[in-house]
Amino acid sequence: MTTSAPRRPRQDAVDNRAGILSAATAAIAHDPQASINTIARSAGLSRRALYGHFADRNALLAEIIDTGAERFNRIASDVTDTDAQVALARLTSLLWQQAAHVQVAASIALDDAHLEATGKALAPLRHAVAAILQRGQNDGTLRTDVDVTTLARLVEEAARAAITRVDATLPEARSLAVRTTLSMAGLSWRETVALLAEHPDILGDSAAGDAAPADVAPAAGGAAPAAGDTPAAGAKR
Amino acid sequence: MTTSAPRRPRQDAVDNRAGILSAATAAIAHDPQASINTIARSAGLSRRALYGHFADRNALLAEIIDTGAERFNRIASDVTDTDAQVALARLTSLLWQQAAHVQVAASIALDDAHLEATGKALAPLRHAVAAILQRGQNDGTLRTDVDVTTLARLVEEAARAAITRVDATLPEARSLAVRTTLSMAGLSWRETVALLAEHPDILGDSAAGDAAPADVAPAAGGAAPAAGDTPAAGAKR
DNA sequence: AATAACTTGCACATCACTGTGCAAGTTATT
DNA sequence: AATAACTTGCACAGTGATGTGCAAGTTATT
Repeated sequence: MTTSAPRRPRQDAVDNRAGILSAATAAIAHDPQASINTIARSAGLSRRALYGHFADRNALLAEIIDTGAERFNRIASDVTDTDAQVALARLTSLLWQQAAHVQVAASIALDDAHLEATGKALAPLRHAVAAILQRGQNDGTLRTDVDVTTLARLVEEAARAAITRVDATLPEARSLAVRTTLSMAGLSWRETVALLAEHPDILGDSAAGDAAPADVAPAAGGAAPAAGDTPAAGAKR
Repeated sequence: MTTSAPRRPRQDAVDNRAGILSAATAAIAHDPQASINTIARSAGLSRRALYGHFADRNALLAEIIDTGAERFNRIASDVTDTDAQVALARLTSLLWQQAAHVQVAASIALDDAHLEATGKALAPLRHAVAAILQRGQNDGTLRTDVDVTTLARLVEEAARAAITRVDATLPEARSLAVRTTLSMAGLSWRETVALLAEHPDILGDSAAGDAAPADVAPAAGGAAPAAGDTPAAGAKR
């Protein structure tokens, strides 16, 4: 008796699920309060279909946070520079590429309902940052007028602001994010400029990954183009 | 014929109105989504009574923004230091005292619905900041690796973060806010420490106002103490 | 003491959103 | 071509919030 092997998910369904995640990331980055309908529509699906992929809003948010945090944590573990200034700069530079994800993580992290979950998911990243800062304080390369905990928070906020609240299309956007973070860590602006001049690789085009990570929003319209109640183009079925 | 002069508002009503504004400021600083009911209850009034003082949610928010902005703008115009570094430091120091108002303004300013209104209300403050930054760039006392507009945004974000996302009860909180802002403006942390040492008045206890400004939340419980549907103590009738 | 001002509680209409059930249609996969 | 997987649209129930009308009570002011 050939016990019918439960057929694996259809390809279009897999794509649509991924599309929802992208769309949700983009939509929530733009408006943390984005409704399920808005998200589904901007992914080119009906609201009803979304519930076929995610049990509820929380499940969707949880997965967004998890995958986002995974990226961040992976990036953090990839930064191995012993020089704290360089490490912090490189970390910021790499995170800058994940602007939308940073935005979303920040939005969700501010929400009481998911504070716990985000805290856990982002723990490795935060640990890494704290370790870098501590190291810099120990060898005197970073500011010591603030305790590590507070400094970590300030640096995180500065990075978030520089990454998400500055026009990312500007050519100097990435460099700006890095300089901003270093400033918060205690360097003068001239020191940050000098540091980046000495380490041009930090702002490099970073063709040094493994697989090219499919980035945000391969779906249709950006986030919420006056979302009526009809699907945008892009749905596959 | 003694045309009955329309009796002036009762004193308790005036107090209650002020109480609502305080409560709303505190509540919204804690949670930008705070409901009308939550606000009213934390002011010791019923939801219904609130509508006797404010036409709708927007009217309430508008007044909060306006009074907050008025404080900020007044503060900004009071800062007359010619030295850009000192001016920026003093401005931050003074704004730090308005933590709850800064928090609220930031929250509301992020909301699309009130973006326009907040922008107009805060214009004078932003102009003042831009002027200070421009001055600093001209005489080389502030960073010149970022254009004024972007720098203004970054400084604003840094100040907001330092003022609202750091425990305000810490003794160094105020100093921290100032140092943070100066860091973002390009100074190294040692320079900020030196600057504050040279100008102890910046962190002074500021007994140098005119009338003591009635500050946030003379009402009852902080913001939302598991807001049921019954008034907290504090209502006057 | 009389009056107008104020507050309360309740009922009510409205809105936007969430989550689910189900029948009917479309499409990928075997 | 048959089948299971997927999507759609609609209906429906539930939640939580906003804003208003009104009668009854309480309180400041004259």
